[in-house]
Order: sequence, then C-alpha cells, then structure tokens
Amino acid sequence: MTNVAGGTLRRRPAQRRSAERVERMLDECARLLDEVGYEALTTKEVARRAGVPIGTFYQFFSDKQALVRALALRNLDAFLGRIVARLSAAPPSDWAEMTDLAVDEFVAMKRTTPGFGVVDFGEVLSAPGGPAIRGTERMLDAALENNAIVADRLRAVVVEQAGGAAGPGLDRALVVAVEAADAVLKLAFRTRPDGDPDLIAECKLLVRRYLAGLLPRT
Amino acid sequence: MTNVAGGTLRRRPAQRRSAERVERMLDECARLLDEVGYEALTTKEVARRAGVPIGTFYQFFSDKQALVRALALRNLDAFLGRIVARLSAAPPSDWAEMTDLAVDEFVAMKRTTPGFGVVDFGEVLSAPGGPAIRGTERMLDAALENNAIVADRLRAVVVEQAGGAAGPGLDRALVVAVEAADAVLKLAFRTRPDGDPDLIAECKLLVRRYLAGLLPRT
DNA sequence: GGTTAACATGAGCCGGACTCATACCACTCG
DNA sequence: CGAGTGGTATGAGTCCGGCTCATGTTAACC
Repeated sequence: MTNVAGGTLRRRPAQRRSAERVERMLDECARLLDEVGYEALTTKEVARRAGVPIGTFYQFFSDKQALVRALALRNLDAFLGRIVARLSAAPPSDWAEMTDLAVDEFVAMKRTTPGFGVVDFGEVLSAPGGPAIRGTERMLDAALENNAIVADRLRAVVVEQAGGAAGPGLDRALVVAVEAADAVLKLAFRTRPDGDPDLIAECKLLVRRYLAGLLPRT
Repeated sequence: MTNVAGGTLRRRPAQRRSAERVERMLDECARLLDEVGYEALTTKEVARRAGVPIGTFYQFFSDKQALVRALALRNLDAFLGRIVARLSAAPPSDWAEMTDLAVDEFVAMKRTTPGFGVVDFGEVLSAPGGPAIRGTERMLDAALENNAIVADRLRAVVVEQAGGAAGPGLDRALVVAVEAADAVLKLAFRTRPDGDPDLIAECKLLVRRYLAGLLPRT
C-alpha cells in the first residue's frame, strides 16, 4: 500500500516525533475539511490546531494541495484496506455482492472517517485545474488519474476472487464504474449528511446493471 | 430558461452597456477557466481582460464563486437549449437514442464552448465545501443540487417525448443518470483533451444499461 | 569542547479577494 | 439653464492566506 510518504511529502519524517506531527496535521486537515471545506481550509489553521509552526508545516508539505493529496491517499488506503479485509474474511459468491460490499464500505468510511469523500480523488489528485494548466510545473505524473488506482487494485482483487479474465475492456469498465459510483455517492451525501439511503441503493443498482452485461457471474 | 441574472447577480444590468460588460466578464471567465483552472483564476485578471475596473466587477458579482456560478448557469442553458432544439427537430424513436443524443451534445458543447464542464455543476453550484459549511451564511437554497435542474428539464422533455409516466422513481433515476454521466464525461476529457472516444462510448452504455430496466421503450 | 550539518521557528513578503470613499453622470425640477 | 439628487463607476487600499528564508536550536561526530 502506498503510504503517506509515497511521493507527496517534501521530507520524509525521520524521527518518531516528526511522524506524529505529520499524522496530526493530516488529522486536523481532515476535520477542517469537514468543517469548512477545501477552499476555506487554511494551512495556518491546520498548523495551529496540530500545534506545529507554519514553517515546519512547509518542511513536510510543499503546498496546500500536497496536504490534501496526502490525506486523500491515506483515506484511499484505509478504504481499500477495509475492502480487502472483508473480501478475504468472507469472499462473496457473486459479482453483485462484491460491488454492493464496496459501496457499503464507502458509506461506512464516509460516516466514520473525517474528510473522507470531501475531496474528489479524480479532481484534486490530478493537476490543479485539470489538464489545461500551462505556466506552472505540472504535478501530474505522480498522481494523474488516481481513480485508476482504485480500479487497479479492485481489478487485482476482482480477477483473483472471481477468476474473471483481465483485459482492457474490464479495466475501462472498472474505472468507469468507480468514477460513476463515486459521483453518485457524493451526491447521496450532499443530499443528506448521513447519506440518502435511496441514492445509495440506486448507486448499487447502477453498478450492477452496468457491469452485468460485461462480467461472468463467477 | 433561467438567464444569467437569475438570482446570481448583485445588480441586474439596466443599460445595454452594462449588459455587454457582464457578458464580456463571463466570456473572459470561461477562457480563463480553460487556461488556468478554477483555483488559479483571479477576479482581477477577469476584470482586466474584460476591460472593466475591479470595482465594477464587484457591483455585479458578489464574489468569485458567483461569477463562476453565473457562467455555469449560462452554459447549462445553452446545453439544454441545444438538446431541446435537436429533440424537437428530430424526435428520437427510442430511449437509448435520446440519451445518446444528450451525451453527444455534451461532447459538442465541451469542444466548442470555453469553460464548459470545467466546473462541476453539483459541486460549485451548491455551497462551497458541501453542506458541512458552518460559520458563514449558507448560499444553498438558491442553487442546492443544481444537477437536479438538468434532470428536471430532461424529465419534462422526456415525459413529453416518450410518453412515459412520471414518478419519484423516474426523477431519482434521472438525477443519478445525469450525475454519473457527468462524472464519466469529465473523466473522458481529463484523460484526453478532446475527449476519449472509448470513455464517451462507455458513458452511453452506462446510461443505457442503467435506465434499460426502468423505462418503457416508447 | 568545538565544529558542522540538519532541523525548527515565526516574522514578514507577495499577491489575491473584496471594500469604500470619492468622482461622475443622467435626469428632474424650479 | 443651473442646482439638486440618486444611482453608477472607479481604483487605491485593507485584510488575509499561501508560502519563504534568515536566524536560532539541537544533534552528531571527532
């Protein structure tokens, strides 16, 4: 699993104290994201709450985006970790069960993990302002199309679990499914802070129907 | 159709000159969005390019978000206008044709209209940072869940065109379909500036399969 | 104990969002 | 035709947030 230092940190924390500080900054970032959102989040406030001077903050994070990106990656790993854990604990017999499970885990994450789902993996993790950025250095390469990572890891699990054949079609379908599900789930939580159950159900349906034509039933 | 002044402007332009200025500001906003993205867009630069002093800018737009929101609404109206025009010119005989047509129009808009699709209707048009905003006045009510507007208008067209029965299930399905399609299409344009054709095709498939179970075939 | 390199700190710089005191203008009325 | 009046236009200036860098502090090694 990619950990927090996976290319997003300026300096990898060497001492235990530094590592704790980084964690605290990420924690406070998450809480602030829930409280005020991405735009209103300030690095000063994150540093203040984490009890870290602003200078030290910038020793570890090159900028505000890097902070949020690091948090997103941490959350992503937690999310995938939970899915993998549940899959190996009780392997589903069915495709539909498997995707339902993924949706349920997303919902559980959203309810318990501060800052989860506030930032759009696809948007924020790729370059600021999308691919149209010109004058500044592109920070793409590192994180371009990060939802593809979700799809990638899911694919590995999926191919292994269900014994389905891999292929470009499957890959694309998974990326699309993840992107669509992500959007609908975000809508569900925008509509209702605890997640509109109807929309969550509809999300499951969407993924099922989309994938139904494409995949074997194990 | 909601025009630009539909609740998003501080002051409605009375004279012709003012109206032109507002249009120019929106045009420049659109081009800047394509060039540098939302974050790097500055109100000063928009005003400068539009040949309008910054003070005047703020006479019409309460803040940066309001500007982008107004642009999004203008684009949305253009988009829906095109769909309605094509629908009445050559009514499709089929559900699938109709949704394909909507996707094609989205792609055409994206290719010809600066700034289209850069801002997420759902995200930017609702409150900054989602529903979790606390300290500041909420600007929800006006624009909460704007993708619902797309769905709404589509629904009207759809029910009329296809003679299908309206209902809460249909409404929800349309909102979900729009949200999902929007996300996948954005992915298509992030992957390739001119829109990845495979992903565009996959988007059509997604909507077809999702709606197939729900709707009559005319 | 002394030398050196890594790390920590926060005052301050730069620039962007947004305001407000002032100037300008169109129009009315005596 | 000039004074009055209410809306409109303007841009210098305020405030604040992202980010830096000169300086102070600690750790490590000889």
